[in-house]
Amino acid sequence: MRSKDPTSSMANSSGPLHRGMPSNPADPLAAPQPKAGGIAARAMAARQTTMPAYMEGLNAEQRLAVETINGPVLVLAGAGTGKTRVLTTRIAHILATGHATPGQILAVTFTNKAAREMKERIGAYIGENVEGMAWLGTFHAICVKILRRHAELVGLKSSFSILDTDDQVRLIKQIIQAEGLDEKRWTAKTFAGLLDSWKNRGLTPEQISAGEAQAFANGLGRKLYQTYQERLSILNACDFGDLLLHCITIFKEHDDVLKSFQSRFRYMLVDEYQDTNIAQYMWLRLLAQGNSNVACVGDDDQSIYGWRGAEVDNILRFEQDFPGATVVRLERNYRSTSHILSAASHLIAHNQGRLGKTLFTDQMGSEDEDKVQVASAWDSQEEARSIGDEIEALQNHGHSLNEMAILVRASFQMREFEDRFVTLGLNYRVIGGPRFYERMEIRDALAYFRCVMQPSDDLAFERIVNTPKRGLGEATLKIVHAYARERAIPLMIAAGELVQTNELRPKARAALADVLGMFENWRNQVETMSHTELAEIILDESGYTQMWRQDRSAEAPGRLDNLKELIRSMEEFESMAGFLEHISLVMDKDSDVEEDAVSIMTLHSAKGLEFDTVFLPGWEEGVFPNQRALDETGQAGLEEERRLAYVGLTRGRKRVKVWFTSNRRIHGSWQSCIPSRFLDELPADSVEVVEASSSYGGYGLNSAGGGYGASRFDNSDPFQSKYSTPGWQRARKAQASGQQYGRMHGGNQTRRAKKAGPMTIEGELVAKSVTEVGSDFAIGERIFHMKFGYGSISDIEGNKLTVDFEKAGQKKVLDSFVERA
DNA sequence: ACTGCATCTCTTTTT
DNA sequence: GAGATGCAGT
Repeated sequence: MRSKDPTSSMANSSGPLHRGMPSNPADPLAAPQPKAGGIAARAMAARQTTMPAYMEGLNAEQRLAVETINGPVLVLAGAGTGKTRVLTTRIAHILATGHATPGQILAVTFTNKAAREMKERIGAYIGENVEGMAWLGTFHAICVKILRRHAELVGLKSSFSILDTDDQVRLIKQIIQAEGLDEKRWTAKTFAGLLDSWKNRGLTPEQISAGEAQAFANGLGRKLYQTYQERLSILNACDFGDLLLHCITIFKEHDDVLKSFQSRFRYMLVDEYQDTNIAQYMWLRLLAQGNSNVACVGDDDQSIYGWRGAEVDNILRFEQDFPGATVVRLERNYRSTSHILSAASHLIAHNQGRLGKTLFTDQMGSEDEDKVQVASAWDSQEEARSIGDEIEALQNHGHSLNEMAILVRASFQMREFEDRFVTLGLNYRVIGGPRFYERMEIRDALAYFRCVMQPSDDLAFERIVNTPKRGLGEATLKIVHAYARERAIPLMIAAGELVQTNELRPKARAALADVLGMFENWRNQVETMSHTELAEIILDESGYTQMWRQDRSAEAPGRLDNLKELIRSMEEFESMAGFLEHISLVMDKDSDVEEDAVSIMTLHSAKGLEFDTVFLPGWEEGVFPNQRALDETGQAGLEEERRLAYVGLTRGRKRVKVWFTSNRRIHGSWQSCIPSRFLDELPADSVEVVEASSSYGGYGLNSAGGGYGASRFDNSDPFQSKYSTPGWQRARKAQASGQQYGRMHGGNQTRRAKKAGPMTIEGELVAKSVTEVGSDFAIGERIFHMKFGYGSISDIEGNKLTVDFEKAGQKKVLDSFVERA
């Protein structure tokens, strides 16, 4: 029942277009909101007379998502359904209709890349005005902006610096050492992970639970967290987590500041909402309390970052969190063939706790469309060889390498492909991996720059005092440290005072004085010299470039090139300070040259991309789904792995080929592999099992039978298909023995999965049908199924529908695969 | 302060 | 089986 309280912030917040609350039928004034994607909504969208140019080509749902600008909106955008298009058009629409100026729109993304793309695309609609969109950026970038204005409210100076993970770990290490803890038992890395998870959940030292505080170093967790924060405060620095956390603190403690941002941001948009963590959610909630014009776009089925704090729950709970929310589902896929979509949809249907979407396409399965192929290989070498051959064959048929990608679960799988492609002379590029600004030489150079610009940057100073070697070893540094800590002054200042005394050995004293003199010198030139010139001088005079020039190792020349590249990339910035600010938030650099090459990357980094041809190697139990994910997070882990598989499949436009091998070397020793359970979850009629290209036939993929309508979800003959992989056989056996797989899913069965071998998830569907509230379809209802067409429901069993199809006859189908006609 | 040997670990990644 | 890290020895 809806609240009738007129003071409810939600009710008041809506603009002129419609009320944000669900209506009471008894109240004639409150018209019901059109159900997203419902007939009324479509009709409304269709009736549009004159359409602004930017709206052209949008389908009804997309248009609804664009035009519903007031009140909370959740856009559930399946893979390839035009998500970015909706987001950018929505902004264009808000601006074009005069609801806000560019500076009044808050648009948040996760990555810099996404922010950049969004900016570009909005620029295409509104031209120069994009520059006015000061609040388009990543969560972190926007938080920095807010924090620079109000730093003093959390005990920082506006000039605070931002630590990256490396600095963070080194700082923690010092704290753990100072505490006299066993560094082996309680590693800095572990604590960094803990800190991260606390900050992801928006927890300050006081707020962490006793249990969690207890878990690290015999209950020192809380204290270490506190000390760490104190140290940051002295360093006038914060880590990535703090950017959000400090903002939240400010918002909570200073109502006037919060209010001012609330009224500034008239419209808010969040991209990839399924990836938000609790802190980001809290941040957003605080801002959205003013007016609830918040639009979140995401896809619960593509939530693959749970392990780094993303809360799928945020998107699943959206309607409760933002009452009266309009939910729009984008399910019309413009990317992939119907076979690919069918494969992806069937697979993901094995997950529970979804908001439920089914992708469909208009380009209905024409004959020349390839089915999703499944192939096997003896080992990973053969896998790489076969895929290499296929890529060459495609290339010979005029396909561009840029349109092909190999998506792996873990980066160790990449090597085999690289090796193979090198011998073939096939152009490839690895996406992901160590990034430019994370390379040692770049970080060293940056540390020099940071010390020049910010003498209090202790971490930078420590990094380079003795790089190149100057005879300033541990002993000297210890003295400087002690001196600095005693007086609570930065290391550089301490060093400056110490060289005036006799406390240091003459050699060290001279070396230290020398270093400090150089910095003094450079600092004097900041104002008078271009920052690129100064940068060169710094690297030169410090002896840093010299150090690499003398280095005879294989990497040295590359490192020198990188340093040159660093200087070159600085040219785009106005000043050294501006450059440093940029890279503290943007750790990656656009790669410039784009020659024709196959892409090799992890499934995670493939999110958001698309290719004509996608190869998915390594679908074996233990690899994918990853054993560790299964062991550590059980059912939730399995489901995240499945979403990852879903992401992989939906990257392909025309061709997707999945591979598994019989043997693989893991941690040095050979293991024989069992095909991934995910293979069993693909629909037989959209999948083609292809003959192994060479000798081994261990898994005997004989191709007989199968065909139209032989989905395992049919009642006819669920396992009588051309598959005879062990997974399928197990599932079949279980079925024959009448085993209730569904039961197994209730308890603590995930643990036993390891020993008993992979279980099929087949039973989950059964489990679902008994436990779930049941389908919201009714007997007699007319529905549409993307494979079988129109029909009417003759029986309902949980989420399984018996449907009399007009063309295909009676079939049993899952309710998630049909929509109301 | 540097080098060599032993030991440990071994998903995914952005900011 | 490799790569990183840490410790002991010079």
